[in-house]
Amino acid sequence: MTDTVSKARFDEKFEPGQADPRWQSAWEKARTFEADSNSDKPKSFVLEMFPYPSGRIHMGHVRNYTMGDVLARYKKMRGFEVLHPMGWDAFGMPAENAAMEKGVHPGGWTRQNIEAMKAQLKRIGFALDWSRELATCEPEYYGHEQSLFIDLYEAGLVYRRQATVNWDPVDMTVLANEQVIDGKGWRSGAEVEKRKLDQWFLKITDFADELLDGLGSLDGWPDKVRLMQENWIGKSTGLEFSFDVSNGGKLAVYSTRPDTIYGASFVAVAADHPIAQEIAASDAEAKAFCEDCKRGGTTAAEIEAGEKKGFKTQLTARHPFTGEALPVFIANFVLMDYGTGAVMGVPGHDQRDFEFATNYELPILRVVASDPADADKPFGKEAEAGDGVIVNSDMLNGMSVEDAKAKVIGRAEAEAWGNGTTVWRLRDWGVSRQRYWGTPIPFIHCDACGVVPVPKDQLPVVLPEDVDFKQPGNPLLRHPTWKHTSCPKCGEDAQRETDTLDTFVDSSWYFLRFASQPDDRPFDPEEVAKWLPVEQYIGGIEHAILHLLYARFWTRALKHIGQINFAEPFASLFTQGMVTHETYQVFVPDDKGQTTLPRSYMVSPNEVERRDGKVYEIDSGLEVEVGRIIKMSKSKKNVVDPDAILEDFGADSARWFMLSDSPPERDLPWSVAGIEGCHRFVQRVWRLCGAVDVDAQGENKDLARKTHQTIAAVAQDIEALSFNKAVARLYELTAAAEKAAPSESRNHAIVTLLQLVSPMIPHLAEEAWDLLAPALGHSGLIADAPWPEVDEALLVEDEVTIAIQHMGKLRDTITAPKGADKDTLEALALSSEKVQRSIDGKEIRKVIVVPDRLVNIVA
RNA sequence: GCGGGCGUGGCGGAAUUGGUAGACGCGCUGGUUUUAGGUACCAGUAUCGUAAGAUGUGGGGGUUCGAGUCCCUUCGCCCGCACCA
Repeated sequence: MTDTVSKARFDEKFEPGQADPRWQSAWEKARTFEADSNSDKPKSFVLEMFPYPSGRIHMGHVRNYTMGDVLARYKKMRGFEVLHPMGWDAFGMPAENAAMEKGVHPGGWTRQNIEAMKAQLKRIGFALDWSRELATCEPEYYGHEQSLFIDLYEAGLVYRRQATVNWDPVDMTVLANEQVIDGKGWRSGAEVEKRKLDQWFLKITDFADELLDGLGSLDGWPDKVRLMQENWIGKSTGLEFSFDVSNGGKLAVYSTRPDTIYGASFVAVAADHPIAQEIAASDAEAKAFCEDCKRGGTTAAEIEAGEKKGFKTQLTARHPFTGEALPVFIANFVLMDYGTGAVMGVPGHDQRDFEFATNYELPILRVVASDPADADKPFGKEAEAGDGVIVNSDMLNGMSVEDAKAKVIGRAEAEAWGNGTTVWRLRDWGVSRQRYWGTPIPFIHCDACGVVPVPKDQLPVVLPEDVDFKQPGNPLLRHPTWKHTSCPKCGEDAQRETDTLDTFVDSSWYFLRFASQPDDRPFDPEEVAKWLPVEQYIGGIEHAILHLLYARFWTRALKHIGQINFAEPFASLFTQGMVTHETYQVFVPDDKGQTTLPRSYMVSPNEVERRDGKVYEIDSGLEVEVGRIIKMSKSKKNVVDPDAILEDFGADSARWFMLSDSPPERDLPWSVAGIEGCHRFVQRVWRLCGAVDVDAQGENKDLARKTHQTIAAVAQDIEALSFNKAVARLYELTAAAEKAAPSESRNHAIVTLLQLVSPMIPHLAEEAWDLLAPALGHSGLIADAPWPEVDEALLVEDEVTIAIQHMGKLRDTITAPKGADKDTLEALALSSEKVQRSIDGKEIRKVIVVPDRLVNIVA
């Protein structure tokens, strides 16, 4: 190192407190990470799920955004024009809760949180294009959402209907199912009522088939997520048909096993089925049973482990083939909102029906057997739902299950008493929320004209600011003026819709708005086409179904109405693991010095210290029991605040920790020792940079080879998102460079290392790159530097280590030239003394040679 | 109950198509530098054994010249859905 000033700087410690803000503002000033839609470079859109502005960044965010950041920076180095934006999923309940609890305005609370969290993200040095920042709570965003909603309405994909909701009579609001605990509102504790309200729906079921089929094209998605969506969509095919009922009416049922129709021995309807309701109206016992079923819906059923119970009605249903009169039951295990709300009971071949038939002593008939000879084989303790051959079924006898299904459906259709049908588990998406802090649904109710969309030139429909949260209920509904307006069609007095949209709507198209942000429309299709689909989407597994399914639906819906030309928004999806931490529990000794279980409390990581392999609470000096490593949560007191870590160790150490050790899809246990180790590594790279010596001469082939192998391997690892492996390789190169004597190869190894670590620890990389510039002759930011070139010739070793086995057991290793032929390797192997000792004169029957790998002697 | 995933040192985890198990990190042990602590550096660290060697990827079995990897079986843990006809 000729530049003594720089040399001296590397002798001192790397100071993130100074370096981090310096480079963060250098990137900002140079607009290093602003994406140019008009660039000629190939495009890459790297996106992490945008956060809800709860107030503080947590470690999960840090991990999520660090992964995306490394990929974004890497892609930039590889010559891509990268779009890596950040925004805020800013509508939602917590803001209204804060308003009620603290008397603040949801908007003020949210915007303050955004500012605080933005500052935190900036301190971590993420390569984000802040010029495209958006918050879903701003009219500049939700106004365009209103416009898209109207487009979908006009395309027939939005409709209103009455739907049953969970109504909290105290808070005067609708509750999500998750907010109903033991039949009571989670906040008010009041008994929740079922109410029928007019609600807005999106026709996601129109796309059920497409959304299911589309999963097959999503190669870049985890199988787990695809499977979860498949189950959620829940396609099944079968026969829907009607029984003639003894009261002269018809009763429609749905079955996926029409092949077993000859095995039907009863018919069962749900407790809220019209037939059940009708009977309940005149029969007190039936009424009591139905109400019991409803109450038992959630908790009681679980307690009773799903015991199948029924109420036998006076009705019978006529079997379409045999003419037999089957008893009709009201049963607790039949659901009204699936299929037709009624089933034919085939006890032999359906486990629920089997249990029910056992309870009520109904016939259990065999109509499927593994072999025709087993036609009269009795059943064991459970139903046989598997495949086989049809028996005891008249015209179906001897057929396979598949053929019999087709035959029965064919006959039902020919004789016009039933139809082959597809039934979906997926329901239309209810998007109405009776809340303030969300996107106003842009419609107007007119007595004369009905429901009328707000004309687009009157968008956005802006939320009123002057609202109060002192009373329960929807502030929009009781606002003195906001809802009063005139009808766009007839001009008469009319009322605004006071429901707001589910916040999942906000997150169903934000990636389009990131790509293109015109003022006058939601996005520019041509600009969107340049960036979309998102090349890599990263987020938590908790969004596997809802967010990811809704975003897929919304994208398909926009394609359907011709606004975009692609169907799937996210080409690749990665679901990262959680950040976890040990838990600490202190057991308080009683007067006699005994510890008793109930007297215990949790303590946080910064309240404990380690001494002699044990853990103690600092304040009390009591020994702490180290509990399970679980997700960081306030209630378990095992949260580590990113700000404190940034303060103590700087952004680079924290980033390095997030990438080290655990594979990104698994949980990452946070530990003090771990972050300290990362900090040591950062300092180690810093010191190593001081070893650059421009006067050094000569080549170190081994180190050069290691350098080029590392370039190739780290690139591969980053592209596979295997950051933990990339980190391991960088440690290896660091160690190799440290050990090597000064040479040109070593200088190259060091500067290459700096480039390779720059996506991960960018502040140190910039600082060192800058200091080395005069000596090495480069210029500019390392963030703008290209990924190092690989010399393919150096990837190949010229000597390899060959394992020598005898009967598959390792006996010796030898060094041989790369590509040595089989005879040479065999001869080398047999010349090994250890191998000869192992063979001990036995006859050699066979020698297996795997070139460049091993020799196995069979003797 | 159904569906999916995972079991490798004290810990997190590596390991192309089956081909040297334990890379890399943490921790730990011993040593060097330092007035001390910390830092840094060197050596060691799967198990048993003084060694030669043997054993070893949750357990059992199989295929193979060769199995962490493939097959069967069994145990344990985690996640998702939950009476979906």
